[in-house]
Amino acid sequence: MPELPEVEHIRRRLSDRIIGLEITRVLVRRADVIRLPVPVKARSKALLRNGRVKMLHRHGKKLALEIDDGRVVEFGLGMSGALLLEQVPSIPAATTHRHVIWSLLDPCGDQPMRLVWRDPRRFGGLRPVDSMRELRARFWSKIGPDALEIDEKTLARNLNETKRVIKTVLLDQRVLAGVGNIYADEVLHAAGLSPMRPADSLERTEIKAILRYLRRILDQAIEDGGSTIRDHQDPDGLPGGFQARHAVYGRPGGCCNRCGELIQSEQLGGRTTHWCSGCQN
DNA sequence: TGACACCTGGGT
DNA sequence: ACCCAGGTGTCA
Repeated sequence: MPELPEVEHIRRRLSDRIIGLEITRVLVRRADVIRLPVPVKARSKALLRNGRVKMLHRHGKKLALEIDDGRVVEFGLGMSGALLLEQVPSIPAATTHRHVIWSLLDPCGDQPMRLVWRDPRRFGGLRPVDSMRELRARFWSKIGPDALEIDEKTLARNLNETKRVIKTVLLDQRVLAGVGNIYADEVLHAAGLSPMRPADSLERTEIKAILRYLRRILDQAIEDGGSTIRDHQDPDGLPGGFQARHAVYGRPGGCCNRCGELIQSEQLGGRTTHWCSGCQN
């Protein structure tokens, strides 16, 4: 489900609401969503029980929750993962697939809350680690620079060293982290580049265009709370709004807002790809 | 580097 | 009944 803008929106929303709260209980209802082996005995500690929420981090599509003593849980949202924040008591909108539930309390002890990891398809997962340092060294260093931070030189180097088509390369998290199927298609349309172009054929000015629109589109999408095609919802259960601004994604057969040609849709490297044959070269 | 697998659910 | 979905890991 979520690409960089959805994850960043979730990070901001959660940061506003749970920093400083204490985690008093952790309930694991499906242990197999934990993606690092943790002995049952150590599980609730690894999942941050008795910690105070210090900070939320993001790299690409990964989200991490850090508590005061340094312990961290990383969340990979996969296709359908969601972090929901609920008052206690309340009647949850979604009652199924709630795999992990954290009980949160503010320092005054009033207003109890619940943070819920929900993931119907279970492509996502949780990774408990001892520190941000460990998370960065063992995991985040294996994927590329964050899409909002990558510089032109690095992007150019990463693109020019492969013959694969640009659409596929933008989805490769080792090249840059955070772009998925929606934003790859949107960025290529904005930049006027065909998704089938071999990455190593791109001129410097074309790479500059990719970078410019990458930043512009991701920023705009974050502002709009991300795109909700079907599942994406933020911690308050709210959908994003950026789907209303999609130029190509999800609009096959529609007409291009720039040149009026029909928008095409075809499988490319196993993913449905949307583009305009009139103005993307 | 691509095909397939992993899951559930919604739309046709 | 079948196809499709915002992701990613493994296999030949």
